[in-house]
Amino acid sequence: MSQLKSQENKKGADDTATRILDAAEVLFAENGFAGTSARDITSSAGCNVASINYYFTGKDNLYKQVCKRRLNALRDFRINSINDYMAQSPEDISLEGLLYNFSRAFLAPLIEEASGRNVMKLMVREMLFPQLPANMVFEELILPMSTVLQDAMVKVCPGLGERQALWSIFSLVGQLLHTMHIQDMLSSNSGEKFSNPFEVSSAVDHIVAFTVAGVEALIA
Amino acid sequence: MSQLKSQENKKGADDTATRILDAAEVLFAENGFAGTSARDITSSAGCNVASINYYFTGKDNLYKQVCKRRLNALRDFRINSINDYMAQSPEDISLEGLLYNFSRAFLAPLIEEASGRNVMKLMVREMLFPQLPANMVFEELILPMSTVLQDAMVKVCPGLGERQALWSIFSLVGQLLHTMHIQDMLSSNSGEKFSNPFEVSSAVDHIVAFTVAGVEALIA
DNA sequence: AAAAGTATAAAACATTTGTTTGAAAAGTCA
DNA sequence: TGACTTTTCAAACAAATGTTTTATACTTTT
Repeated sequence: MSQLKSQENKKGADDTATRILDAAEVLFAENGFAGTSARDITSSAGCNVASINYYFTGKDNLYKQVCKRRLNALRDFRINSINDYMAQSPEDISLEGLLYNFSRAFLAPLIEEASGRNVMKLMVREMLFPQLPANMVFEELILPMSTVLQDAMVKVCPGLGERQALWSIFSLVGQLLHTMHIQDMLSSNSGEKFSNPFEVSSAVDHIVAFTVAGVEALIA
Repeated sequence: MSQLKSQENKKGADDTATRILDAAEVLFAENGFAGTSARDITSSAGCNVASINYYFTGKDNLYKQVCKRRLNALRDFRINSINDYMAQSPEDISLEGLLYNFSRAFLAPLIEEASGRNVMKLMVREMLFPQLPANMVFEELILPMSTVLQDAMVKVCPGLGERQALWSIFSLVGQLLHTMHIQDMLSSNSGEKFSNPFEVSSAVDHIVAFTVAGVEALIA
């Protein structure tokens, strides 16, 4: 019994260190690094202020760990998703299918979990206004993900150059992120200023169709 | 002589209040609201800490004024740019011309001034992670701008529905912003991980061609 | 030139910040 | 049980925060 509890506490969800990570993720995503105090985090996590320096060496490292925890999982999920799609028999592969599959994987955190929005917010924040040295989000997420998708697109699209593929990826990801942000705004603004029906899946449909046409125009 | 200097000081560039606004704009864009201290601002502006509370009532209001100063100018410039284009004789108007014209206007701060990047960063920051109540950027920039462009697109593109036009605008703006961000990353990352040649004007060429194809696919 | 008004600055204000300390509590293992 | 480690917490720390005060310089007006 006590051994079981011990094992649970090592990795369990109510482990203090994990509770701090979870609380910090929400607050960092919402209010940024400088906008979140150590006491905000620990009071939200239900523990003492000193715990941040006990489990993590300080606020800076805590932020780093919060980012790292999600970065690898996000990257692997997206890359695996691309590779899985490309592993199909060739006649089942198409540009539209590839981009649709990738877009769903890209937005998966938003679609699946409720906490997914925090993860996305945190990543976008760290991408646009990096707090960490060495541009972790770029090196460990954007660059490897783009490279894999670039190769896949070139394979699927005969006649599409590498640079054209890369720019098309920027176009696609730009649309996905921006649509996400607009949706976020609309949901916080109660008034439906734009005729609202803004669902994730229909947005993906639009963006993929839009992008396929754009890519094909590059080849022609 | 003293009268001349007085007039200069009322609106001149080395007016203390203006110097504070300028310094605050750079620092807020770079480090965010919470990440910028009052002393950071005043030491950068070359004046005393108390000046923030003398000219503006406090840090909060200063931030508000920093945003307001650019918001209206940005919105008017973009909207006027659209209206100017649409005021041409009909045979000179095309979808490609409209989108190209808009894209150049959208990125104008980046293209023209060196300080333009700060303005863009500040706006993006306030759009994604608003500090101000009432979502100023959305209400006073995105919404009016989108509405005007939406009307223009529907006029230029027979058969394009209003909602399709709006989604196309999101696609276009998403690409413009994301390209800007990627470029910003590449310029800060010394290593040229992506084969670099990433110039604003060629990026706009790609994005406009890409978007025109996307829009035409919606109509067909 | 004297008076009135405006602008600047140094110092002090009370809070809040991240981090450290030292001791008490809980858990582990002989 | 009793020694040992790990975890938790209240309290204290110096440094930094936004803001206010008070006095001094500068400008304008009379």
